[in-house]
Amino acid sequence: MKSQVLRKKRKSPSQVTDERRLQEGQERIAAAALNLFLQNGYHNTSVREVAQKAGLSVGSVFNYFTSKEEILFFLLSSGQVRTEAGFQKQRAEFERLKRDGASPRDLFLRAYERYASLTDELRRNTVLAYQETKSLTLAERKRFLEGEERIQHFFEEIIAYGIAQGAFPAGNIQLKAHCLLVLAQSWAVRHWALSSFTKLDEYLEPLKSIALGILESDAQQTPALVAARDGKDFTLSREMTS
Amino acid sequence: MKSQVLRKKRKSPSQVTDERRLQEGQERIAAAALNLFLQNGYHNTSVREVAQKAGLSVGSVFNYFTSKEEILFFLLSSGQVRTEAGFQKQRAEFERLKRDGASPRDLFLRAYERYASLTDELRRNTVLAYQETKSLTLAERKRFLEGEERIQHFFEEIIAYGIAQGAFPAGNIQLKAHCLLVLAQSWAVRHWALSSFTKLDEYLEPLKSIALGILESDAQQTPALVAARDGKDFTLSREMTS
DNA sequence: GAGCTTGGAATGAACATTCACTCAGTTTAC
DNA sequence: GTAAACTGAGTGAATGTTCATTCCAAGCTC
Repeated sequence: MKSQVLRKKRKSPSQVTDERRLQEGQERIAAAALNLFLQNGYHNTSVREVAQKAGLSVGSVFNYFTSKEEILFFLLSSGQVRTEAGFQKQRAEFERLKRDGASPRDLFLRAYERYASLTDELRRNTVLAYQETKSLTLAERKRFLEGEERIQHFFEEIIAYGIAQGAFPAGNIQLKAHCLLVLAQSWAVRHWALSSFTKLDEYLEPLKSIALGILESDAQQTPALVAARDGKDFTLSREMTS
Repeated sequence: MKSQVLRKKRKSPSQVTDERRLQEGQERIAAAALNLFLQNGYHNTSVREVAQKAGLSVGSVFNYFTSKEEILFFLLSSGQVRTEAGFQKQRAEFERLKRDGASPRDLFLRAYERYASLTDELRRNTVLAYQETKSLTLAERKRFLEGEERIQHFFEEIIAYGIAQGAFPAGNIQLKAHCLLVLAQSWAVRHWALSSFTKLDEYLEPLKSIALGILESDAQQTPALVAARDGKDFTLSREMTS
């Protein structure tokens, strides 16, 4: 049983001070760690192995990270940071295209493509995320899932816009956004079952028509559900700790 | 680096011999372990805790299982065994209904409902499976994924039958089966994002119409594509630099 | 340029802890 | 009485983390 408590407080006097060197070292160590974590899992990988793979000694690793867990968090959140950065741009484009009167269908496809190619780039991080969130601190985990939610909200917005424009039939928005995300992520998470697709594009093409099918399906809004959507923070954290 | 080696044969002289007692004990321990594994993860759960939760001493646990890992394997494969057992019945029913001339649509819906309710029952095992397969031996892992494949094949068969009957348009069968499974599993794996659905049925109803949409989509043709890429394109510039 | 100084970075043996697993002895059930 | 089942302190191996020491390149003095 772990002491899910206090973070960092780098106490060691011999830290790496040069900012540039620090970043490079972290990247190098993290890259080595990602390979090993994916191959053997976080807990079956020792810091010694990481150090060796990165071409460093054990001690040096702790000059760049204060703990093993910090390496994991670095990997997970750097993936997310990049996804969200991509989405910042995406959101801007979304608003612009909307003003230019692009069809909701095109708006959606554009965003979905972008999202899929992001998860493809970060495929390895995504898989790690699915497997190892349990190894994070509660606070870190929460922060992580909130990022995921933000992305889902973005798609819910797009769908809602399409419905308002009369381009898609009304339906359960939350459900549809969920399905869309899951299908995109499955390219990373269940990649072994998609062996016949060698490149993302091969998968993405047919996936897009499936996605459009989902948007156009009449998956009814179940009336009882709408109310339950507020108080999100509460339900989220409760679910996460169970 | 862990010893990904072969299982050891039960050497301890004091095993539980009575078959019935053995099974009951295993179930009891496994149930306790499942809770703990889900709450804290496999590696953060000690055998002591499992023993305590099951109301036994550490030593006794090792009378029922030869190793901690065996408990994990028991949990994962018992989930799968039950799924496959359910499918044996399902297959029989499938053949029978086919002979009786049921429509492919109904055949599919029946199987899909069955599968979804199985994953619901075994939701916890499924989640564990996603998170902890890495902790299994290579051989065990392989065996596990093969089971998953068999299930996917079953759905591929159903789809193929529907296409042969002219009920569904031709399309990428493997892809569609994959999507259907992923969406059903997401009820378990990404349950936190479906907070507004309290019971499987609420989720299953709209999911079924989405599923039918997938079957009826023409997932081979690429939908007419969209907006020109602007110069700021994120993925583009990345491609150019790498 | 040769020697000396300095301090950031690298090192890996040592430490402390955790944990899966064992086994000699005890309890339980018949 | 005895065999099956249970017990839990003990064991050894593995692991995350530390820190006293070493290394080395750049500066400084003469």
